[in-house]
Amino acid sequence: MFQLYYWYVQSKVADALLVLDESGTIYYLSLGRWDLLVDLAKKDFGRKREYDLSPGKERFKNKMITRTITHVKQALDHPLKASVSCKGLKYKFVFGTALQKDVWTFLIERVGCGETSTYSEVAKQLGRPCIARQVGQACEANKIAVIVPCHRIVSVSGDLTGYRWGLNLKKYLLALEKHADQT
DNA sequence: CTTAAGTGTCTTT
DNA sequence: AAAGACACTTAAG
Repeated sequence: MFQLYYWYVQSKVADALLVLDESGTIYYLSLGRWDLLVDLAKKDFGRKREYDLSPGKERFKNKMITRTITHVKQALDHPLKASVSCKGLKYKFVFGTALQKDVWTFLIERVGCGETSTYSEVAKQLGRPCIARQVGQACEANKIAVIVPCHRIVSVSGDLTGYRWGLNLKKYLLALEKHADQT
């Protein structure tokens, strides 16, 4: 049984529920209302027998946990700095299929701040030109908001076809990052 | 602009 | 094992 803690992080962009372990590795980052997020996280992790999810307490805080929380808060306060502050940030995918994990890893490693890509382009880069739709599925299934930059993936026509945490937030994040890129 | 068809994966029965 | 859903894309009215 592996112990995980959840913390509530407030920021300008959105309020978030962050799940991490005692080494500061991120498992989950969801946006929205606190009460709803906790229920959702409990439900998600409840299906995983190997993890125990408990509320984060001040007395549990160590250096690595504090560091990750600070960086996540910074990333949410200033998404423009996300790609910088996320460097060296550890994360782990405990949900999702092999393909979905491949997509998420690709997004983190290859789609930087200020950039956008398309579902079909990501598919192509993964060597599977015909799985654009599955790339969309992977984005929808993503459990680590903002850190896995699903918001940077748009349709080939440039439309913002969907965002798990609200299209307005996607639009807002992209505008913020684009603006930041010019400085 | 709207439909329709092709597409591969994932979820639900 | 099968059906239906899907944050896709392209082509054709």
